[in-house]
Amino acid sequence: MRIATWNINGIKARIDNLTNWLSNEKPDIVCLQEIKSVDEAFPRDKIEELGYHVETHGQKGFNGVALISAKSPDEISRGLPGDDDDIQARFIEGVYAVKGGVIRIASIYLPNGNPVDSEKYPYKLKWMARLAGHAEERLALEEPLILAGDYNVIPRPSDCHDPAAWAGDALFLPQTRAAFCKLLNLGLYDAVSGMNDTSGQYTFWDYQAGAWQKNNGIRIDHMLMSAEAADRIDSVSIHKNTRSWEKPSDHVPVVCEINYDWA
DNA sequence: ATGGCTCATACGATGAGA
Repeated sequence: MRIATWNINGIKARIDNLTNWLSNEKPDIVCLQEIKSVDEAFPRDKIEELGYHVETHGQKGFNGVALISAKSPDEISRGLPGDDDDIQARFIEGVYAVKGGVIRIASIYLPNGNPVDSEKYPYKLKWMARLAGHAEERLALEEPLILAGDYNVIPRPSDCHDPAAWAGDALFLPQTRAAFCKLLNLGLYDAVSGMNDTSGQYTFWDYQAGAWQKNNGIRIDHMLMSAEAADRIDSVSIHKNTRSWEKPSDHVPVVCEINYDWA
């Protein structure tokens, strides 16, 4: 089974890129972030034409996540538990029947958190604590679990081109990295860096200032997995070439080959 | 370079992103 995550940066602006990529790569399940669309306006027809099932959790203007799958999920839940007042659409979770059981997959768009002296940074840290609480609950199920998405966290200095430039940024502050470590310490496996030498490997390049041409990138799109899922990984790769396409997203897909088959 | 570009909203700036 091929499972992917991609911050698409606007589904309406990126639908042709996405359908081309789906046709070429034929992933089984794709976690999308930043669809920037309400559910009703999501161009689901063009994805369904390729034989996929679509589940969205959108909002007006920004944020928004989705799950695309070759087969329908058994269950879908929208929104990260833990704060009924949080209306930002940043989390959707699906359960899919596979041979021998189920696989549970969440598409995650973790808050950016900048500027750090605003209310946005405490919101980020609180969201990360809520995610840890939810992950702990799900890990207790002892299922294959994949939490994939745009974490807006640079885990280590080698995950960015210019660490000094990120020193005071919400993506790289010690507290942010500590909160990410806390997630891992629950027993989640960091599949991208675990399966690859990720030093200098990035998943995001800014549109500005020739960042792509200079390879001035950061690695902030991650796949965290329970042991049940991690035990079956064959490979994980970063689809860097999509960043050179016409009208690219500023993020590229991360793809995992995992030894599960549809039920 | 003091965020240099892009998206969505809505039809001209502005907020948001990282």
